[in-house]
Formats: sequence, C-alpha cells, structure tokens
Amino acid sequence: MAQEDLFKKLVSHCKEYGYVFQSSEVYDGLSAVYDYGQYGVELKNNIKKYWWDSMVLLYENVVGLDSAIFMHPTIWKASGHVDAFNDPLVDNKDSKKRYRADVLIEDQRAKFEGKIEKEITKAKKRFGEAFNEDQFKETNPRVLANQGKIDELTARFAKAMNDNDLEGLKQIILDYEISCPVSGTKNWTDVRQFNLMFSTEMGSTAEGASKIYLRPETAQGIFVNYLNVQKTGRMKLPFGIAQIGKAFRNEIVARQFIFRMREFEQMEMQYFVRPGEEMKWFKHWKQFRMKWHQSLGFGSENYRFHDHDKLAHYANAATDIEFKYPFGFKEVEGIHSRTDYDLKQHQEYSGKKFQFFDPELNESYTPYVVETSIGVDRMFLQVISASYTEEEIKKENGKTDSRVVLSLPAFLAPVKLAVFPLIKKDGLPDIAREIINELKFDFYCQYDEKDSIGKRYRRHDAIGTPFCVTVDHQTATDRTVTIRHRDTMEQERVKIEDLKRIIGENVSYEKALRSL
RNA sequence: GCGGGAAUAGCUCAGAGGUAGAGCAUCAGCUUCCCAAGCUGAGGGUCGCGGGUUCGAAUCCCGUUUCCCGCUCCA
Repeated sequence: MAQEDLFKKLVSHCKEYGYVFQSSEVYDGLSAVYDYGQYGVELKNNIKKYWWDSMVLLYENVVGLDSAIFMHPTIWKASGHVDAFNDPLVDNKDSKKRYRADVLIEDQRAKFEGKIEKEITKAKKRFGEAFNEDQFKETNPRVLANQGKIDELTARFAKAMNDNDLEGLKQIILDYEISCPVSGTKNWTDVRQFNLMFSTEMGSTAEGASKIYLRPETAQGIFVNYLNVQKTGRMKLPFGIAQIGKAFRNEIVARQFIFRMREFEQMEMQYFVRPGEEMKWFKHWKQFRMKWHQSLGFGSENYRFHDHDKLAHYANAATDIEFKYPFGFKEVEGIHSRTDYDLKQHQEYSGKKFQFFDPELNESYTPYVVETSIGVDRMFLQVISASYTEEEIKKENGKTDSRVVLSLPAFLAPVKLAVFPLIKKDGLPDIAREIINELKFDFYCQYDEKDSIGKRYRRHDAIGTPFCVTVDHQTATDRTVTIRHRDTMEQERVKIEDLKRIIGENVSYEKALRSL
C-alpha cells in the first residue's frame, strides 16, 4: 500500500472507530487541534502509564511531578523562550520563501562587515609591514562609509526589535535593499510577528491583570521545582524528575494529523547529574529510551537516532529518536544534554541557590541536566500506525477475505476483552453478562450480541481488542468458553474461572517492563 | 502565512444547471452452534459555511473555514 494512502486510511480509521476526532468538528473544526475519543483516551492513558512506570517504578531515583500549566512569567524570560520563541517573519513574494526578518538583517550586516574585511586585506597587501590596521579603519573612507552603515543599521535594528516595531523592520529591509537569496528580488510581504507562545491574562480586572503564558514545554516546571523535590525527597545526585502534561505552541505550520498540534502532551524526565558525568548519562538514557520504544515490538528497523549537529543554545549534545511514520522517519522523542543552563538561569533570575552539596567531592555545584522528552501524541501515532494492518485471508471455500486489525500490544489495547453469546437465546446472553460482571473490575470489557459471530470478531479486530470470549451451548454444561486471539484468530477452550488469570497475564505491563 | 488540490449520509464515493443517490456502517426484527458482506423494515444529508449569477445551483463565479501536498521549526 502506498504510504500516503495508508496515512489517509489511518486517519479515517481513527475517526470511524472512536480514536481521534477533529476538535470542534460541528463548527467546522479548529485547525491543528484534535480530541481523543472513547478508545483514543484509553490507548493514550495506557501509553502514559507504560512510560510513567518505566521511569518512576523502574528507577528508584526518579520521582514524579505534576506542575501547573500557568507559571510565573519570569520563568519564560529566564528560559529564553520570550526572546527565542518570538520570530518576526517575512515572505519573498517571488520565490515564496519565508525568512526570519532579523536573520535577513543580520546577514546584511555581515555583508557590510565582509566588505570592510576585504578592504583591510587589500590594504595589507599594498602597505606590507607598515600597515596599521587600527589607523586604516579610522581613516579609510570606504571602511568608514561601511562602518557608518553598520552602526546605523545596528542601532535601527536594535530599536525596532526592542520596540517590537514590525514596520520598522520592513523599512530596514527596504532601505538596505536586502534581496531574497533565492529569487534575488526585493518583493517582500509585510513583516509579521509569530509568537510561538500562547498568552492569556491572570487577574480579575483588566488593569491589574498580568500577562502569563501557556507553557510551551513542561521542562521548566521541573526546573523551578528542583529545590523542592530535592530537599523534600532527600534526593541525592544523580536523580530524575518525571512529568506528563500538556504544552502549547502556536505553530505557524501545524499539520500531519496529531503529529504536530498546537495543544499537545509531553512526557519529560529531567535527570540531574554531577558536572562532567553528563555524557555518561546522556548515553545511558539514549540507549534506555530506544529500548523502551523497541520493547513494543514494532520492528527495530523502524527506528533510528538522529544526532544533532546544530545544537540549541542550552545543549552540549542532542539526539532524536525517529520512528518511520507513514510520511517518513520523524522525531518522536528528543534526548538532550542541557548542561547547567536552565538551573543557572533560574538561579540568576530568582536569586535562589540551585546548588547541590556533594559530600563525596565535598563541594557545591549547579547540577547538569540530561533530558528525555517524548510527545504523547506522536507516540500514539506511532502505536496506531505500527499496529494498523490489512490482511488478506484465504477462506475454506477458496474465496479471499480481508480484515483490518489493530495489532496493538495487548497491554496498550483500550478494550481488553469482548464477551459474546454465540446466539442471543437459550440463556447464553445471561452467562456472557455474568462473565463480564466478574471481570469488569480488572479489565475494560465489552458485551456484543448483534450480528453474526464473525462480524463481532471483526469489529473488535478493528479497535484492537486482543481477546474475544464466546459463550456457547457447551458453556451451560461444563462452564467452559472459547477464547479467540486477535492476531492469530485461533481459539482455545478454557474454564471460565481461568479467564481472569489468562487474560491478566497477557495484558499485564509487567512483561514489557521486565524486558527493559 | 504563501502556492497547488479537496470538501455530498458515520465511512468510501457517484451525481457536471432541472425532485438528493449507492455500497458499507447504524437501529429494530427474523435467521444463525464460531470468523464480515442471509432476509425484512427503519432512521440519517438545508451537498462545509456565506454571498453572487440564473426562472432554477450539490453543479458556474467570489469570499471564507477545515483537511491534504510542498516551503520552515519542533515534542
């Protein structure tokens, strides 16, 4: 199947079977926002539980946290998001290319600097040993002219950026005749501001209200609680804080279904380590996180690392775990060595000491941080796209038949068990109900008596239910039922009293967690 | 945001200026002793939304919203 077709089928399957709906659909939808339906929410919760348990249960030095979405606005100044997440953008109408206006202007300034350098190199050749660079820079008319342009440009640019003056930025682009590197033309749109952070007001009156942001990442909530957790939990380095929560980014381009949304959910763990040991832990978490993904059995060939060459200002090492989605290898998780940047920033802005006294070294230092950060929604899409399969089956009469199955790992499946009476009479429905009433305390069960038994099996294949139990006439005499396995379609006859154990063993998280 | 394509029933689509359709799905009933597509009946659409052209618009035109494909960033 063509990958593009597969993706389209996946999206409609998600809607048709109650996994994912577009937000506000009855009002024509809201762009890049999606809702999780009755099965979607179960799968999502199960994914979150698997991640949480693999961090908080398996590592005795990793603890959880649930910090608020609203945080003090200074946090986002300290983290660099207020400045870095605020891009003035401009489009060239001919090449259709989009640029950051500030980058275009800085490139222009670099061009002027390049011209000065050229003059200096030329002069050096001409004057030889006697060349006095400082004097040359102060007297040469061409150098002075370019330096004048640089100074004027720098001043105007700084003022426009400070005042948030978009028209001013556009005017700089026009005045300095900056052209598009691709089309070479100066046919620009207006400069527009794209603030990647959503903001709102906190406070009951408009005058007294202060602007606060919806967090663009959950990490900062961990950093600002570092001291609280470290002290109250008596944590010794190295230790980690794990958190699952919503984050918000006003993406310019948000697409590919739930892969890139404006409201999304992250599972992050910040691991605080002794400076100098960060690469050891970076490697550890890199391997562990990859193992976690591969434990789901979707095939190791569908994963790869993508190491970053260009690093963010706070990082000294970074890698992505990429999964092969129907639209190609894309990042599902990032592992970053964030140095002591964040804690140092908060130390500076808050005036509190974010230091740890290390009794072994007998000294205090600001811990380094290794971060693992995975998108829940991207993980959800990974699970769904890896599990969606269309099968051709040879029937006994020689005809072919097809079925759509979500081969979800059993412990992640929304519905664990469906119970059917083979026919809806002779007391069979009552027995089926009895079984559900006994097992509903442990598993999400569903009852179905509509249509032929085959249809009922297929309906549950489509939502990924791993087990279907059928009550037949033999059940009434010997208290046994058939249990049918989703992936093989094979059946076995078991005692009703053994169902809880059999299903329990198969849908437990334990086996997956033990494999890590 | 820009360019290109699309939007008709829950899903997949037909309908190309003259009464809104099919298959599947859903619901009710019948049938059925284990793998969808037997039988009967029912419900469900102001054709994404708004305007225009026309005696008449799902159909032609304009705008708008949403989705898909490219251009950048990220979880």
